[in-house]
Amino acid sequence: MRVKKRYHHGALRQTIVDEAFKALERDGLEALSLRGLAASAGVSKTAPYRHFADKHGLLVTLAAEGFGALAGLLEGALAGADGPGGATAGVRALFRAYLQFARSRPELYKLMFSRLGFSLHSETCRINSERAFHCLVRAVRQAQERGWRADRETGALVLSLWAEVHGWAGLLNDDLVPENTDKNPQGIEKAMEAIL
Amino acid sequence: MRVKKRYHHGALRQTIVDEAFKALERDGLEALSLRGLAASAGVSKTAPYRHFADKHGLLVTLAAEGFGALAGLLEGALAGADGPGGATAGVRALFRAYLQFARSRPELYKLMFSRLGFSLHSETCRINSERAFHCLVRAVRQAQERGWRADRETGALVLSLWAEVHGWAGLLNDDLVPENTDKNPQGIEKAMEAIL
DNA sequence: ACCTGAACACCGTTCAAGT
DNA sequence: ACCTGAACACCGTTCAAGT
Repeated sequence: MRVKKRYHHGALRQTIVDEAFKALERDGLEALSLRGLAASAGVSKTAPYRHFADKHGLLVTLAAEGFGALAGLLEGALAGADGPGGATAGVRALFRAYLQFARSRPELYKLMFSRLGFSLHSETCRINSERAFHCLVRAVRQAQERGWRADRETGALVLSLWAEVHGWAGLLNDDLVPENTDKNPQGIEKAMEAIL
Repeated sequence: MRVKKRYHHGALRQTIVDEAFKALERDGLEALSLRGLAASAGVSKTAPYRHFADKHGLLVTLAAEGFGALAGLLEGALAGADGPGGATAGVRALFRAYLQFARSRPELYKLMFSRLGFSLHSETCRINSERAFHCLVRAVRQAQERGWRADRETGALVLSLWAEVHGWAGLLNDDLVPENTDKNPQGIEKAMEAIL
């Protein structure tokens, strides 16, 4: 069916965001261009500027949605692991979900953490990333209540664990994990256990 | 003193590399451009192509030198920590040196680990990064010989620890560590100790 | 309110030509 | 062997103008 080409697109902002998420994983963060997205949407190169202040504005929008998706996954993982199953069950469920997100959307993950300082000025970006961060805090507290490293400061543990998963995400996404390593979820979990 | 402008620069390759390291930390990785470097060297925009296949080739050269510098620092740190001082003295000395490097040259560090998959095709890049990696292996083995997590697989420990420092480097360089955290070397070491 | 077109100041890269 | 200049195909961004 053919659609008559209108002067006004109608839902350009959403079209650009959707197209951006696709282009991100298809062509990589570095290749993402406002002009390219405009062309994909069938609109002039300058039309996006009606909806985003600049390219940076679009990236912040993508990062905010990314943190929202991550927070949702982490909250779900934590809710599904509130039974007994060991002191660190919650932390481990979080690790699994976090790494699964990072590996399934590597370019979005990279975007979220490249120059994040910049995007924390965005309300929704800050709120969503704090939601994700808070999951880890809850999981660590729970583990400590169950006797895991109960003598340690919670904040220090949270940061160390966050660095650990964030580091793993980076190593995996950049293909830095040696070839002979088991890169399946179980294998990575086992490697991480060495430190937990 | 004025230097007569010659047609041949004489040491263009080295000049470009030197200028690139300066421009990297001054203006950031994203702003680094071959044309800009050529202009800084007082040479035409296409002259660099006599010395580097393309921009990528220059980036690999920078990454290779970066890994060489990192490996040197780590080897020095390890050599200076071979006394007694606890089972994990070597590992901790490595962490300190690694984070100091990452924080003193954040943009170079980012370059080294962004798309590293690409640069591992370079011999010197691979060799130097393996030198650095090998320091960690030695430190972990030493710690295990002294009783630290002796029952764990060395490879798993090494990867987990690497992820940990690499993660901290990312969090620190992206200003993601909460404001109320002690970001001095001692404070970070204390936070990491929670997990060691 | 939303989009276009021309224009400006940048990029990386190729290639024939100059020294 | 090393460098230049013109040329091509891209960028982000501004701004006056069109619907």
